[in-house]
Amino acid sequence: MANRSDVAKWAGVSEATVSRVFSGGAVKEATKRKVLAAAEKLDYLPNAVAQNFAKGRSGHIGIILPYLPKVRLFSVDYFSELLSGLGEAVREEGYDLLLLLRSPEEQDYSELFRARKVDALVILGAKDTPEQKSTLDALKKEGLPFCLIDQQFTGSGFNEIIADNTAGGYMATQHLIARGYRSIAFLGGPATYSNARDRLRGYKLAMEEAGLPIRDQDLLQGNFSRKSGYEAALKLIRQGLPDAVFAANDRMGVGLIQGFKESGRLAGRDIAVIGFDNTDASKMCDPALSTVDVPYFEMGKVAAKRLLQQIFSGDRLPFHERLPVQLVVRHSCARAGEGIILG
Amino acid sequence: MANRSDVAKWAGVSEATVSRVFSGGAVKEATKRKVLAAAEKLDYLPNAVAQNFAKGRSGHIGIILPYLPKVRLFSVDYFSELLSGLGEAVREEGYDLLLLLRSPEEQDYSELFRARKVDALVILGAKDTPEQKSTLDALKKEGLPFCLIDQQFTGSGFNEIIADNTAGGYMATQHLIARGYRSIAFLGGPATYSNARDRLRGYKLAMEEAGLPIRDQDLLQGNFSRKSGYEAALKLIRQGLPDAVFAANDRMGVGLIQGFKESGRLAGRDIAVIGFDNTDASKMCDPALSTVDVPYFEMGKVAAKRLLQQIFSGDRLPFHERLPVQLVVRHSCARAGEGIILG
DNA sequence: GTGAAAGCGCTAACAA
DNA sequence: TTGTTAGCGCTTTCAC
Repeated sequence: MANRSDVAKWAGVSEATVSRVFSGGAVKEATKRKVLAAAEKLDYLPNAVAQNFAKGRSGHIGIILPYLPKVRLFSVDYFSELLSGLGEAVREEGYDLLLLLRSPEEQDYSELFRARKVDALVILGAKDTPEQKSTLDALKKEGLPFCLIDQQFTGSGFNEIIADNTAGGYMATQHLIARGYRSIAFLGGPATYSNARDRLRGYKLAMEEAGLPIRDQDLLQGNFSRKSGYEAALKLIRQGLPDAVFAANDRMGVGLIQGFKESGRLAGRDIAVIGFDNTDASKMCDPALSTVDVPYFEMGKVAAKRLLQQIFSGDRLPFHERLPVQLVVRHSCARAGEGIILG
Repeated sequence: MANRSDVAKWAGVSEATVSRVFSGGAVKEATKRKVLAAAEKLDYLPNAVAQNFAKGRSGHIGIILPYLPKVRLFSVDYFSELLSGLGEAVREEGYDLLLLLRSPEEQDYSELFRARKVDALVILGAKDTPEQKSTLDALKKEGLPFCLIDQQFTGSGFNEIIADNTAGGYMATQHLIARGYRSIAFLGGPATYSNARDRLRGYKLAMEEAGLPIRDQDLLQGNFSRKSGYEAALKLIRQGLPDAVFAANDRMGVGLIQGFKESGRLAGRDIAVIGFDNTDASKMCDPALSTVDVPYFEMGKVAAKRLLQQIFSGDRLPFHERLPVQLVVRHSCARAGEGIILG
């Protein structure tokens, strides 16, 4: 494998010109062709490490991912679509994605910038806790660009790309109301996740708008796990079934369906259930779970684009984008004998 | 943020000594303490890009991931566990993971090495096709270290970390046989994946060993998708149900269960079903799907360790490790009224 | 155990 | 448009 000076010699130009060709500098068309031909022949590609080093950057967008134990927060679509979205956006700008697995104790993200491992950070699975908040506040104070995905720290001024969880919660609940259900329970997720809070808010909005009461027993607390959904089902059975339950995520929705079924109650017949996320599981369970689809691909793409913009421009104007979600109707929220529209 | 010469001045040593402290060179304990104190005070960390540049390496292990459309090949556990395993192993050696999303057309992996973006490659989701094979052959010929995960190219001499799919197929089938089933169908995956082929082989081994016949109609061809499982169920119903079906992955297993159910046949009562992978979906569906658990975390860890070893030592002795899998018994393969052991 | 200095392969600024 | 050259912040080698 040749180096740049070989190429320069071969093409009969200076090394600087070779560089210009590969980094989009101003070069005569003929020169460019000569250089590219030489590079092709000699099997030359610029050394990305040297390029980044000379440019004083890393060329990486870091992705903070919670390290094991099992990242039950995410669905496979979440991963593959979000990463694909991020990947597409960064590639267009010659950046790469650096995967950074971090346990909750390892929160010194600023270290990643100081060591020049990353030029910006996309943080997944962040919790709204005081520790997390102060970590991020420190990053922000230092002017280090980072972005949260589907997690809001209200009033923080952090960069955030979120799904319109409130609208999703509203749509889901409204759909149940439109089907004629009146007593509708809500199974929430941990309040440390803003999406859990927003989905609850959407639920409340729809209920209020419809003039439907929310009794204390209608508000159930889960932790986004299937198990907590299962247990919520048992609790609901003990206290008397509502017409419907809206679970703040699919995992709990599936748990609900399983819990109900074990006691002979069938979702989609005896009780309506709707989830959130449109994960694989929502199609796999029986009956198929109605849910709300979240545009992860798009969210990743936007997040990366905006971060790169901050890197290039040097500005740190906080961005905060909210992307629309979509209701997906399946059998779990049908009533007995009712014709339904499948999404 | 300070640089190395600041630290050197502050600690009263040469810059070379500062470097030695941070890269584990020979330094007196007292000197080391002085330097670390200075670095701490001045908030200094070595520039990783410069380090890698000077060392003539990238410091990255690349992970090739199939780019959208939806990576239905993988489960969420596959991702999170495999990546965690890889991440753990590389961190111990100061390496990082570079995520590389590539569509099937973008197969010029050697470019990644020439541009010094990676020092080694872990390739996920590779298919055993002539094109893929020749791409990888070229890499191997150039002495570029890469490793395949759960995919074998027989006789290629590629580095491969695989699950013992044959044993898994054997165990699953044997379990069905032990329960007294005699007519056992197999729903296979694409033959371009060696794990699909090996799972079939395990099935055949167990059937032969038990002296059970494999009729033509017992061998069904799927494509690892839920839909293909669903369609296989319909086909089986048309041609007359066997006692049991072993699906080469969970996704198809779930599809089978759904297909059977829609025609009033209940898995775990009217027919036994078993899958492979121990994905989330296997717990979510109804009845819960028996399956075979694959040690992805461990596979990732081993793959990374072995690759790093090749990088450091410079040797290219091919490695080829096969990790054990485990049967997970759930309701889908029980017979009516039969007590089962849950895994 | 420590210091001095060359060099890694680029970019960027300046000169031509 | 092109060539020249001084860095970028490390590692490495060679003295001491």
